[in-house]
Amino acid sequence: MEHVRSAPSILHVDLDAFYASVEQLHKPSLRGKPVIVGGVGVRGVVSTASYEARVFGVHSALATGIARRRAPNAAYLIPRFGAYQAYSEVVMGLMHDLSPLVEPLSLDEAFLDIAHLFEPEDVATPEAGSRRAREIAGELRDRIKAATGLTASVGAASSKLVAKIASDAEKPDGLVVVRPGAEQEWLDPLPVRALWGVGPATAERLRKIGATTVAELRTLSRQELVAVLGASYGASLYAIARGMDDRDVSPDRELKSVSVEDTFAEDLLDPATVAAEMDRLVNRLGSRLRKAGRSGRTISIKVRGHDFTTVSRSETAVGPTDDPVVIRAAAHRMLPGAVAAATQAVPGVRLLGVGVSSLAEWAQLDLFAEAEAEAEAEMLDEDDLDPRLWSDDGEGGEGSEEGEAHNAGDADDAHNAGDADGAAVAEELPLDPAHIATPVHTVEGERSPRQFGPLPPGTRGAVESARADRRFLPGQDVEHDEHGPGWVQGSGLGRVTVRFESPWSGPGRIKTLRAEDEALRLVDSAVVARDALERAAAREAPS
DNA sequence: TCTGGGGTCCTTGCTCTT
DNA sequence: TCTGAAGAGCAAGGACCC
Repeated sequence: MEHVRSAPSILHVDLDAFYASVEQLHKPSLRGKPVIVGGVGVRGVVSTASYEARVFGVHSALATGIARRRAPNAAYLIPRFGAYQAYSEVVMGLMHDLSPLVEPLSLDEAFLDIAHLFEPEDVATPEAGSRRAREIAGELRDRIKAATGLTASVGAASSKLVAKIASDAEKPDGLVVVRPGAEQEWLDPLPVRALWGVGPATAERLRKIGATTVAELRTLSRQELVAVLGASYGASLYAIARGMDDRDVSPDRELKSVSVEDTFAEDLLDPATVAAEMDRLVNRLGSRLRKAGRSGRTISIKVRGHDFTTVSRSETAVGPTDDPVVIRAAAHRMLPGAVAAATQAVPGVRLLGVGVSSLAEWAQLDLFAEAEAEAEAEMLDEDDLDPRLWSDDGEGGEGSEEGEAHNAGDADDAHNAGDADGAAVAEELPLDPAHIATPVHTVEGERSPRQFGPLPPGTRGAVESARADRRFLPGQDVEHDEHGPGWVQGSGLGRVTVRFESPWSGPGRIKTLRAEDEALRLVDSAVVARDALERAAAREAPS
């Protein structure tokens, strides 16, 4: 057994059911109840399920449709990234108080190097080291709980690999310290799936050669693993199975690529709509790149067909760009071929994506390429409405019945137009055609600046289209002049059901209001979260 | 009513350059 | 001048993570 450190001085901190836990904190009536955060649309998937919901067999990445069948009485909420970001910043801040070496993996997870907090006597024996690690980790957990109300599971070990697995071992609210020297003994009984990087495909291949546990994996030679998994992965799995991992905690990991994608509530069949959606994505990507101050040389697009056939195409330019005109021209050069390949068997585009990689920190001014791209973009403006361009064999188009969802003439509204209906805890609302949903204020700041971590599951499109349609989505924060703060429990035509309660109140009452009620407005979830966190800090301060 | 969105890393096959 | 080997760079796809 090899291990570089003599003390368990790497912590892996993981907030339990993070999104769902923040929702339960903010919505007192949901505490202790099954809560599912994710895409609420027809093609949504679960992002996070509270532990109460997991009892029903609901877990992340499960299709929301299946989740609704398994847990019909759970609350289904869209993610409020502004709020999660605010909580994440507080937790990351507490970790930085402890160590300058914090490596965030996502909003709710980070590695922490605490070696500098060990005195010589703490590393004299494995037992003393373990005691000290437990002490530090315990204190951090207490601080997180006091500052945010959230529970964190922490693993402490002599390597990142083992610390990560340890934090998962006693979730939720767990603290597992793996004594230096005992790593192998601790890893051996675990299923291979517990190892970082072993997913369903690898687990199946390993099963076929007789390894379902780490101990069994360790009986395989490096050559056998290389033969089955390839040189790089085979060798690294050979090392991982032996707990060999000397990676440092690295606080500044560089961003390698930026991309955006959307899955549509209904497949796109009309080439003009596909082109328009691609333009919309390119604009989104451009603004993300500019905000991040990055540009990239390689432009990639992704097309997923109705049958899930996924095709990607990429082009690498001489210099980096963040210019939507340049990106758009490249995307449109690749799009017809990619669409043809993805829809060969079954027509219909289910998902479109565009991204850049080979990032640089600035955009090289390439006037020549830009002029060329602009000229091409102009041509596309005229051409991309012609369905004949969309068939590789020139037979023309995949049909054009599609587009009912695209009636508004604004591509932004076109996707995920499906079911935005509410949390299952809401009462059934009578449909009243006289009360068509109308304008409420736009919500700002729902989208976090994402340097890392998961993104809104099948929801971004739904949120955007809801904003444009002035509809309410379950989970959104609202404020009413008369009734005060609350959140959307569900909505029907022209009506919205709100539960009036706040993170600092007791469980509140439900009221059904008219959607056009002037006194009702959406509130930025980040503001609500910061308010809740400040109140928690104020409560802590005197003691 | 099955399967989101943003990432990273790896493998394979191909082309180009030296 | 031709040819082959090796390596770099690119393109496409797959697996995995949260």
